[in-house]
Amino acid sequence: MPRTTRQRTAVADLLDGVPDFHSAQDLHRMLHDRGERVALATVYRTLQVLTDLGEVDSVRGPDGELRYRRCEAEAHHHHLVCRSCGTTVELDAAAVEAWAGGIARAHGFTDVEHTVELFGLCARCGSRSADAR
Amino acid sequence: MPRTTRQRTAVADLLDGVPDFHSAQDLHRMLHDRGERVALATVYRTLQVLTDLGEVDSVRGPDGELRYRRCEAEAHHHHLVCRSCGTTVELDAAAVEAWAGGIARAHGFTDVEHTVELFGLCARCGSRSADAR
DNA sequence: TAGTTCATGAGAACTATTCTCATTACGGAG
DNA sequence: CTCCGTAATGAGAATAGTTCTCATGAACTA
Ligand SMILES: [Mn+2]
Ligand SMILES: [Mn+2]
Ligand SMILES: [Zn+2]
Ligand SMILES: [Zn+2]
Repeated sequence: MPRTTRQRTAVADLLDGVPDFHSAQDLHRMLHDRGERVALATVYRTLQVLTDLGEVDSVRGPDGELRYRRCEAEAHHHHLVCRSCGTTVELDAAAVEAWAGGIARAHGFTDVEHTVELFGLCARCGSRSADAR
Repeated sequence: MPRTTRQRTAVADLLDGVPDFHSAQDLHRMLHDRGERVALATVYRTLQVLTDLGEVDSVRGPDGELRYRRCEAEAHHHHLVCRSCGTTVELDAAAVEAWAGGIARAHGFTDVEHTVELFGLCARCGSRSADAR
């Protein structure tokens, strides 16, 4: 159903080459810097399509804006993100899945979804800020 | 340092009487319906003050807007929220805390924060939607 | 290759939130 | 109790992310 266009290819290719989460506006800027002319609205639309297809993950940053990333894992997973440099680790959270399911059941809830995201300073950024002191 | 004003009292009292998460705009509307004249900007400012004081919790909904609630628990905790009626359960997530700490350490991350929120259908809403079928 | 339909671009529109700044009113000092 | 300094408020403008509108362009299909 989705049609293959120059713009969609450009967005998909960009995401393939970028390891961290980025906002739609960031990605639009990166495309522009690469000389790719894609309208901002098209970037938004494409990200939505890719998200619906499950090809990209989206996470809301603390400021509330959505950030997108092409993840390795196909299946459901969570993230550990460096809030300084953006380095991202994909997490398999079996322990948390079990906990969430049990808690929901215990309270009579059904059809449960969850959000679990970890933010911190990666080893490199952590040591750098320690140096700065 | 924070000054006690009619407006702040109104917002705080409202939160005391409302059990679920609500957006700033919702709360503003509720105040208006109660005959309390408080400017929207003041509702926002007051919620920020109360949040900073740790007297209210804020969580970002799926649509990205912040929702506020006065919680029972003083300490750090998470929530299980009915996405139909808003009923909220406060969760003590010791198991998840341990998991998050261990994962972060294992990846060399420091200064880690996390978001963990569960959304589903409460017992009542779940059975109602089953009936509808 | 021609026609149908989906996708795009440009900018307007929307929404949540924050900011500006003139005015009001806590709350401590006297 | 009254006066003052200063924090808080109100009204609307300003911001910022995201979505929508609609005329135009480009994929696919027969
Ligand atoms: Mn999970
Ligand atoms: Mn926790
Ligand atoms: Zn880092
Ligand atoms: Zn419910």
